[in-house]
Parts: sequence; C-alpha cells; structure tokens
Amino acid sequence: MTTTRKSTAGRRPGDSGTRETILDAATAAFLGLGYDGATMRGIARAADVDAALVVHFFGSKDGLFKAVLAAGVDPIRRIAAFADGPDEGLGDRLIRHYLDVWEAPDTSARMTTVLRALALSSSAVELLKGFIGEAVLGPLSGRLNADEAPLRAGLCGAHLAGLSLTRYILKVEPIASLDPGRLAAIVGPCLQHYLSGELGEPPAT
Amino acid sequence: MTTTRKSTAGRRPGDSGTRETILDAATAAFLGLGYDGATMRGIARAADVDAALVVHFFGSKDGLFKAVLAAGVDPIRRIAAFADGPDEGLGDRLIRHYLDVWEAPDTSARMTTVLRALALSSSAVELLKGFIGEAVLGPLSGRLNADEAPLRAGLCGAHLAGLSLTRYILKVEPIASLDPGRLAAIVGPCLQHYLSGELGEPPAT
DNA sequence: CGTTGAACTCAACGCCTGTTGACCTTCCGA
DNA sequence: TCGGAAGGTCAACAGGCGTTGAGTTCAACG
Repeated sequence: MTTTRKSTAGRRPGDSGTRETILDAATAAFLGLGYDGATMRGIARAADVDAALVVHFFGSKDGLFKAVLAAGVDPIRRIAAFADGPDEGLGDRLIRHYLDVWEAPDTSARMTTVLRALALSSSAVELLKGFIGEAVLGPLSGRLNADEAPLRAGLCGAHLAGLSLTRYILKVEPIASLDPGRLAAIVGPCLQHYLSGELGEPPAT
Repeated sequence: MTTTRKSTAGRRPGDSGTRETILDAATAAFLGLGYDGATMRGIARAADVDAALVVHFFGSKDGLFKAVLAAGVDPIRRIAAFADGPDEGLGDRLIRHYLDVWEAPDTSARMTTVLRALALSSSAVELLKGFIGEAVLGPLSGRLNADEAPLRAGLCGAHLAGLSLTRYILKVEPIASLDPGRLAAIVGPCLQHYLSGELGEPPAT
C-alpha cells in the first residue's frame, strides 16, 4: 500500500445530477444564510460532496452565486415578454407578467434568496445591480420611445421592487393577501403613467 | 529591559471620546459592508484603536452591532408629521417628508443599517414591520377617510420602500442621483392617486 | 483496446476572523 | 498619598474560510 487511495474518489457510475444537487443546496444556503453566511464547505456537505468539487463546477464562490442568481433570476427574463404588444397596455402587461413570475412557488423562493443575500454583503449588491440593469431595465428602457426612458424604467423598477419586498418578503397586510388580479388592476395604471405619462404632472383621477 | 513595553499602551490623558469614535466607525462599517463584511479589526483601525479595545467596550461583535442599532432609534417617526394639512396635498407631503428623512446623512446611514440587519434574524423583520406599521402605515390609514384605507396605505408604503431600496441601498441610476425635488414631484401624484384616487381605474394622464 | 477527458476526493496552503489574557498607564476618589 | 478602576496596547490562540494541485476512477469515443 504505497499510494493507494481510499477508493472513495473517482467518477461515480451512472448519470449523477450532482451539479444540480449542488445548485439546489447552494440556493437553500444563500437563502437561509445570505452570501457571506453560506460557506463552500457547508454547501458541499449539504450536497454530500467535497468542497473542491464545487470549485471544479463553478470556479469560485462568486461563480456559484452567479449561477444561483442566473437560475433563480432566469424567470425574470420571462417578464421581458411584456414588451410584445401595443404601447397602451404596457403598464398592465408589465405588472401581470411580474406577478406571474413571483406567484410561482419555487421561483419566488429563488428570488427571495437573491434579495436576502443583498442585506448581508455588498458584493451581492453589485451582482444584483448588474443583473437588474441587464435583464430588466435595459430592455425596458430600450423599448420605450418616450424621452427619459431610463428614468421611467427606473421608476417602474422601484415600484415593483417595493411591491416584492412588501408582499413576498415582509408580507405586510393587506398587500400580501391581495388578489393578484386586483393588485395588477390597481398598480398597472400607475406603471403606465410612469412609462408614458407626463412626469411631474398629476395623474388626475 | 526585562519586560518593558513600548509605552504606547495605557490610558490616554484627558477625556477621550473613544467610545463614540468606535461607535461611529462601526456604524459606517456596518453600513458600507454589512454585518459580516465589517470586521472588528477594520472598525478598530478606522477608530485608530486596537481591536481588543472594541471588545473591552462592547463585549463582542454582536454587542457592538446592537449598540449601533440602539444608538440610531427613531427618525422614522418624524415622517408622521406629513399628516398635518389638507387632504389634497397629502401625497406630495408624504413623499417630501419621506425623502427629507432619508436625505439626512446620518439618518440614512442608520436606517440602511437596520435594513441590512434584516437578513440576520427574522426578529429583525418583525422589528421593521412593526416600525413601518406604527410610524407610517398606522397614522396614514387612520387619517384617510376613503374606503380601504389600509390597502391605500400599504400601496404607498410599498412604493416608498421600493424607492428606498433603489435609491439609497442599491443606488440604481438614474433614480439614485435624481434631484429630490424632481423625484417628489414625480412620485407625489402617484401616491396621491393611491391615497384618494379610484383604485383600479386608470390615472388618465 | 487505448486514450482522453470529465467527475470526484484528499490534504494542504495561506489568510483572516473574533476573542483572550497579560500587561501597562493614567485618572479619580478616599 | 495611595489604590482601584478605567482606558489602552500587544501577541497569540484556535478555528474557519476559499482555493489549489495532485491523484483516482469512471464513461465515452475512435
């Protein structure tokens, strides 16, 4: 027995979905503990795997977080579908697509992960900012033909972010329990106003 | 020279406000880096002091964080003053009071610290919910004579929370750099619509 | 059948963390 | 005048962190 290993190493037989297992464990860890709180070793342990394998798959902790972000935030891209259609119903379609995404159970868990991670680490803030800018605000402001498109997109983003925080994370009533359709009907017109209305002028009920 | 120290140790002459210096440094650190990101050594360095002294004063990192939170207390309550005055300008006064509080440098630092604490414990979430409910939503919904007052207040709260997240914490442009007066002029009418408008009807630019 | 590369483990690296205990120096009250 | 107590430094601890590199095992392809 000169250099014989313990034989636990090496590739496993069959098609192991280890990568996905790790990703799930990482999602749960980031959700429960935040970016800094979650550790590579802990995630590896939860996935019943060596920490080095996590590095092997995702390169680094940052890479892993980005992968979680990409997987969790990927549904955000679905929101972009709201852009198809005439200008007039834009605000309404935006809020409906947005709510659709958040109401899906696993999706909302993933997105909550992202938001939670924000509170603990500043590096996560940079990551999320980049993603929001690229995946949501960019396409949105690109589609708008009104002036000050980035501002309009930012206002919508701020309103939607606040809605998520209130409804899905803090669960403040009565917003949290409100019927999605009703909420969309209420918020849609305001988004529309931000998108195409006269900024700084009263919406005039 | 058996055990002679470098003579840098020992009590400093005069009345040194070292404790407060440390508290300030800690506030800044927690704000900029989050709980885990901020380090005892870093805080000590910023206060030009040894890390052990921080422990000496506050017991532990947890104790220091709690001290920072306790020092901040309740600038939120100042927002409640918006309620004085006629109904018509309510939305406008709400956003202006809200921005006033957040624009004050030390206040915003402290509030952001609290927000960051959210991820630490679910009790922090309860704390914030209580704060929001008591200081903003309560007075607001109590004052409104329209129907569905809690819902209206909740909508305003959601919008404002999103604004804080976007402007002060994530610092997403162009919202972050927007002139406060302009921002108030833009958002005020929408708040007003939530407060007294026809919910679910278009604001009709 | 041989080779290549992907999957996987193991041991170790260097770094940074919060905390401790010993020690020193000044202030203040008895 | 003298003795705590309070303010302050220093060196070191033990442990956790992300990451690395070498090594092993398996699957797939020519």
